[in-house]
Amino acid sequence: MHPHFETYLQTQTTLTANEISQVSSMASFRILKRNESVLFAGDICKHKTFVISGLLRNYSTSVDGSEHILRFSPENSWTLDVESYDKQAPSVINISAIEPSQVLMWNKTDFQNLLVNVPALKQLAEQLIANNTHYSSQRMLTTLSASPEEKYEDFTRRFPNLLARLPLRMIAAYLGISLKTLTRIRHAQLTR
Amino acid sequence: MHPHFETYLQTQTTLTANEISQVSSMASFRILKRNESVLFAGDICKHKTFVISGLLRNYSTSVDGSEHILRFSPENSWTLDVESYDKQAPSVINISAIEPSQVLMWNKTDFQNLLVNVPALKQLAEQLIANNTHYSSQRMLTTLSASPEEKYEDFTRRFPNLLARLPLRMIAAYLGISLKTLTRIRHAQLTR
DNA sequence: TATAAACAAGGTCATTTGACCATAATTTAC
DNA sequence: GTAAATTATGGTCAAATGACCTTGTTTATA
Repeated sequence: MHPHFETYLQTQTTLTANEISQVSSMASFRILKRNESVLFAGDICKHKTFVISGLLRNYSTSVDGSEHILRFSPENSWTLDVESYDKQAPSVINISAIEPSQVLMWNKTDFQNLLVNVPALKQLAEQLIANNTHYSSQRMLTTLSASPEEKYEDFTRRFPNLLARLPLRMIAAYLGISLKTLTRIRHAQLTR
Repeated sequence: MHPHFETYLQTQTTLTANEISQVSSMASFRILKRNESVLFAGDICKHKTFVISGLLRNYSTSVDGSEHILRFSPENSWTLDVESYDKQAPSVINISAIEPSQVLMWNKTDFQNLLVNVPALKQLAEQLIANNTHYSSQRMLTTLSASPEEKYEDFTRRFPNLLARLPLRMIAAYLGISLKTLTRIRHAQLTR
């Protein structure tokens, strides 16, 4: 049904072939153009999304128009606004495609049923939550303690595969520094 | 056995009296002096900790001696270094008492058994994880997008009960601003 | 209660950072 | 393939922030 996703489950989980097609069959497939959104601020996050290919971002826009990025979601990752999804309350963030992307989406009730019926899927979900928790505190610590240059170097080490796919302004919006500062850092690194 | 904690479970969960004493009986009680630690950076986090009374902080110290705070844990909250606990790997943070405190601690294997045997405890744990996840992204967004003054105001709104219990330098270390900036903000607010 | 330690606040100064603007290069979209 | 949009970079400047130091106050502890 969705061969890429089924391979993902095969390699990342212990789901049986039957369970895999059960999970896969509940998904709806969607193609996203560049800048197309799967969630708008103010709306309720009704789906979990798996990225087959492409690249998405979770971000919020301030009143002054500046953008701040909470997460990038490349191929083989999941995304949603977890607070809006959990509480079924309006979201404060947007989720949009940076590159043309292909995604699978499950609505909440379907996915909850799958979690109950497929214990190994629940295990995967818990593992993903744990990874996210671990990374969140690391990121918070870096954000609090590192200089802009250290933040950028940490980013390049952690996401080497994203570097060339992101405009610098989005890296800056993720690190919480200005584009000016980021270009200054890169300039300094060149002449070193 | 630990009446304060048992009341906490009674009011926050659906655990039966029998389950409550089961959970409670596996805890070890500990009294902490001010500045006493339950976890040192470099050590492995072997316990989950519930704070009966007092106030703890999770923090990391940089090479230059500066301190950055990841979380405060007042009475009726839980704390640990979740990454170190999950992976049983050396921690990068310290957990210490800001005030004289009383805590309960469970070691990992005991707590895992409780989670399996007491489904409502697992529910509580998942709820706490969800709360933590939600707050983490809100905090990250504030950290990325807010001015120092907005960060401080957000803190006062969110943790009014902690304000008077914390030295300003710790609030600054939590917000990622300097003590100087924080005192400037407070001074400006006075004369307004 | 006395002594030491921790803390808040203020002064000064250097510097990093961001805002604003212009330009050039690259990428996107039709 | 061409026009339009987005993007990266650099210049200039002002302002916010932090580093360092001192002082007075509060808090802990023995």
